[in-house]
Amino acid sequence: MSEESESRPGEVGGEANMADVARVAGVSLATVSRALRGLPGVGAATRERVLAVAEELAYVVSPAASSLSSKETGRVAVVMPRVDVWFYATTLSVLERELRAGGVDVLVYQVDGPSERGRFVEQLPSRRKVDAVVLAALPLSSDQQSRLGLLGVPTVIAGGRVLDLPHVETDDLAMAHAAVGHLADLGHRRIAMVRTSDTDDTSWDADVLRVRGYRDELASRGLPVEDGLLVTEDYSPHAGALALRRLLALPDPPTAVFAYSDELAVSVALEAQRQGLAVPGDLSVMGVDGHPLNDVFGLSTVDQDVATQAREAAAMTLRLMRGEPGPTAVVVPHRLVPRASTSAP
Amino acid sequence: MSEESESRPGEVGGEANMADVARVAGVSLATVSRALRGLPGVGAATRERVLAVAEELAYVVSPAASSLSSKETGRVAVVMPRVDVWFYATTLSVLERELRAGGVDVLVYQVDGPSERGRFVEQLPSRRKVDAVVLAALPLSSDQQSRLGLLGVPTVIAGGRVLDLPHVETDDLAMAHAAVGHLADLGHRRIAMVRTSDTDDTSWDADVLRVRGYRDELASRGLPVEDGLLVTEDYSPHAGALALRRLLALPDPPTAVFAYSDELAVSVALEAQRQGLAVPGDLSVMGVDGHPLNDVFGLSTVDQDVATQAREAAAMTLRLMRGEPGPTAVVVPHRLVPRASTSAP
DNA sequence: ACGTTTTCGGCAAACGTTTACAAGCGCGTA
DNA sequence: TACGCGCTTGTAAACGTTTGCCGAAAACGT
Repeated sequence: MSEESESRPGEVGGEANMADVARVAGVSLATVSRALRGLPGVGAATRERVLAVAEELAYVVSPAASSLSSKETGRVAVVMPRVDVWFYATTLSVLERELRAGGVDVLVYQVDGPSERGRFVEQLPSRRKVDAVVLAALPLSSDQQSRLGLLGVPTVIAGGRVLDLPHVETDDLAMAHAAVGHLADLGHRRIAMVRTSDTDDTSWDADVLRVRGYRDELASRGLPVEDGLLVTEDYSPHAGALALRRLLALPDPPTAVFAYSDELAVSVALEAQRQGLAVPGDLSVMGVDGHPLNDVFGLSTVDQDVATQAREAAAMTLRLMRGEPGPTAVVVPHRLVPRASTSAP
Repeated sequence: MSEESESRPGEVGGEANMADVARVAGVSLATVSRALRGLPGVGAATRERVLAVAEELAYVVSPAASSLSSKETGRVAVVMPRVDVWFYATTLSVLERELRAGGVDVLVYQVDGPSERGRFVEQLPSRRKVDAVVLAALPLSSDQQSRLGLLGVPTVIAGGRVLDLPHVETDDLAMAHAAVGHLADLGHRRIAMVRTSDTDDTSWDADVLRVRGYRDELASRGLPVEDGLLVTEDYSPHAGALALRRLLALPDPPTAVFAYSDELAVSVALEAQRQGLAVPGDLSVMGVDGHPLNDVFGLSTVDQDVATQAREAAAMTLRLMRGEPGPTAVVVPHRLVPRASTSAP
């Protein structure tokens, strides 16, 4: 007949415990825990009652206590250079939706540039805080990669490949082949490539592969592979414009440009128009990525289907967390999407 | 002389706990806890030793245990309709950086549209998981707002105002005045406004205010406020193009367009050029937001300084979490940025 | 009616911290 | 020399779950 038995449950102020629920429902802690999580071993009627009481008391489990006991956090870390760039924003968006649908919360970490990256793998701020980690297009040196093992949780690479970690990627080499092939098929012979410089020590796979694909495709068709036709600018919103001016200054300028990304391609195309060149009449421009604004600009591209990559990565992450079997290496197909920015020279 | 005393510490496999550190350092748990967190009451030599041992054992505290005991999570939730749109991506980017610099991790929740929003406030998935919540430009009905109280943690509104919750905002009314005023100052008399429709039941403040500012400014200058000059399209990448076509079909088309956002403005300007109109020669176009690509496009705008808003919101959040005093209502100033897309008619 | 299997539910021991409180120690002062 | 004070350190009680184990009751077969 303790006088507290009535006072606590009705309270609005203090958060209710599992103990409160147990007391009110007239069962033990263990039963409440099992009932709430839908575990077997609880009678239908009992479960009903427990759920009702929990609802009434507006009870929610303490994640801290729960994960202390169960050793699961219900969280996943998503690590990317930044979130305010189309590619990453899209990846994060899809990852968040899919992972949360899978019942886990998403922790974001922006890790930009070599020094932050160094600090990140050094300190591993997500250590012990998550059940899995998704690394989105993060170039890592091999010793950094091995340090990731310290995280002690499944790690998935989205958009790239690292060691033998589970990963989802596209075939960047093939994408470059497809893009340059498209231009060549249209009849172009002098095809330039425009890229932005790595701010990075680590060479970024996609970059290397797209350049190689560009060269290989030209070579395999017997088209000129000149150093002057491959221009690199520092990363900026005007990079494309600067690059195009350099190309136009060549004695024998190209009739088509393959840009490393759609954003770069748009910048090139805008500058071309500003210089009085018609696109695609005087200059064909081709991007890579699948940026949603391409449709507005009419930019031809090779779509790498970022959303699907992210979706696959999320699924793989959830599987690994749960110890379920499934593929740990997925290649998402790309799609050549010709639009109004490319035509015969 | 237990035989275990040597075995555990050297292990690479199992994670070390605080007890391990204490044992190796030859001190008590309490001392380790205090030493690691830099609390006073620990001798310099002892602290040194504890830190060294912790380092050597690669020890990291268990956040679960820590927060179970301390009732702090070290996490903040950022809630926004989506992360793959410039405004939100930028906000999130800055929030993440600032909050993490403040020592807390960031949990993202995308809550798009009325139904998801309803579910979110109903279930409050972040309940008990975070020390504070940042709501970024999320329209909420008043009963939804009051339910937020159940979170039991400080809640900050970034980019908008809700009840009397702490908030950071811009003066949308003044921004619209500034934009329309700029066009009027240039000599335009027929000034249109283009906006996209709310997918939402709740009327979004910024939207209402920008429209009102547009009307008021015209009225105060004695310029025509015609219904036909305010066009609304469904949200899509082509919304601006569609809107412009409708405006050009008017018997007396406008010479200037004020768009609800920069993205919309670009779409309008591109369509104008496609229709053979020179920008700004035949049509001036003005946006609002401060999109980074404006510089590339040469789009005039009223910059609402999203980064500063987010920075202020982060600072306010950290203050509230720590119970520190400070302003709980901040208005971030905007800036008129004329570029090449506006000129005399 | 009785033994045997199932089902249901309780007890209690972790999980790894934080923190109030108490204890020990060395030192300066009366 | 005894006393009190400040500083450092230890003890132990929470914090709120999960889960292995065990008993009781119910359902079943013969």
